[in-house]
Amino acid sequence: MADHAHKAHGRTTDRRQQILRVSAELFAERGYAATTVRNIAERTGLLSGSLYHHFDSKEAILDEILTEFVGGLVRRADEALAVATHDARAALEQLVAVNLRAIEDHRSAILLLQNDWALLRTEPRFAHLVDEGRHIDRVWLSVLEQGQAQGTFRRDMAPELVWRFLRDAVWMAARWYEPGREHSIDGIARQYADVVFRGIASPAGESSP
Amino acid sequence: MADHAHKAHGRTTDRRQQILRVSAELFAERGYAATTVRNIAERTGLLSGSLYHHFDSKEAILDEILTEFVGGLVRRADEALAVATHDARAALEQLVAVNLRAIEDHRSAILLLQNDWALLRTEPRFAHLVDEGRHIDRVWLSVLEQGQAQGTFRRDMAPELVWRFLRDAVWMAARWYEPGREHSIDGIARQYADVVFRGIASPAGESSP
DNA sequence: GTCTATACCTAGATAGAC
DNA sequence: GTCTATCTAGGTATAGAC
Repeated sequence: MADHAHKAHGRTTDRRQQILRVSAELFAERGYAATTVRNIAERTGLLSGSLYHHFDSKEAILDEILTEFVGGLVRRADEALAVATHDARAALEQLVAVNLRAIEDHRSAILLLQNDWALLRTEPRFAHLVDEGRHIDRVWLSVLEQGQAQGTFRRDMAPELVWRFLRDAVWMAARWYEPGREHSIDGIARQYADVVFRGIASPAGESSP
Repeated sequence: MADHAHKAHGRTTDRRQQILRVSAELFAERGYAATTVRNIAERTGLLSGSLYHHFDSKEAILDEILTEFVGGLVRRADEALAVATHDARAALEQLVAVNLRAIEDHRSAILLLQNDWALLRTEPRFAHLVDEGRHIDRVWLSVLEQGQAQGTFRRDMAPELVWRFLRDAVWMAARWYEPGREHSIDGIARQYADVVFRGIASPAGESSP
């Protein structure tokens, strides 16, 4: 492991990480196409040519940012899915929490993904993102369907619509959420879950098929 | 009215409209920055130079698309607001419906607005969009608050969160909705409203303060 | 690992013939 | 109203000195 110039003793890769962080911020702020390699270099404290010592191209930077982030999302979605077999409601709460917490840790990546999705979805290089996205979608759906099968969620709700409804609302929170603000991530998660659960939970009794 | 080359007898402005339509599509597909004036010209069936007979710049095209669309949104939001004084629930339904219907008629403009919002919000030329957006936000909030005051909506829900929740979910539907598909616009509207109403409606009795 | 210098290309935009 | 031709600025990326 460790492809080439990675961690010799302490941290040779500081610059790489710094470039990735700065790039993610800029891509999120202005969009990928509107961000120039000179912008990236400037905010990193370099000249544009120096970037190419660390990365092959501007696109390679984008690739590394997204691949790493989405990989983590998939892993945590699968963890939530495992919970669903015995407690669909807990699994759904976990999915919401996972996504909201990603806003704190990888806000730039989320915004970037949203803003430039139109481009990314068509580029062959980023086809894997589409696949991983679909995988996560199936996890949401599966959790909702298992909840119906278990009698936890109402049978007259359309899982594909409730899934999109929740996912979209959670995902969009990245656009307006700011750390030290009125509502905390957990506060938002609780309220969102609350609204939806009271909406899709079975009327009270009638458990099991 | 009619600034310069507008409607003489029949339709002198066909080309203008065509360019606006084509541009909106392309901007929505790839983003504003990644779309070139040559792309626009090609799909219109012109050469790039010819565009400048109809518009001053690429930015002017963008401006006209957005200004027109957002103006319409504001108007219809205000109409919904008028309903809220005597029926908050109906007003909320109307807000949802207005936004979902915009997906059918102006899908490109919505996607464009979402994808390039990061850019638009900072450009002085588009500052009015930020203002109009805030205006619409206040309408949503006002409807929810009036609903609480009327006893239609629960007092323990946070209007700012429910507002964002609903608005974001509705807004994002533009990303996946396709006309001749499984769910119609009205079907989506009904389901969304259903989930949220059962979530935020008062427990049954206890009307009025 | 970074800088200097620069190649090469494509972008938005213009001028004037038709 | 459209095309031909072209300008200029700025984009990504490279080569080689330091």
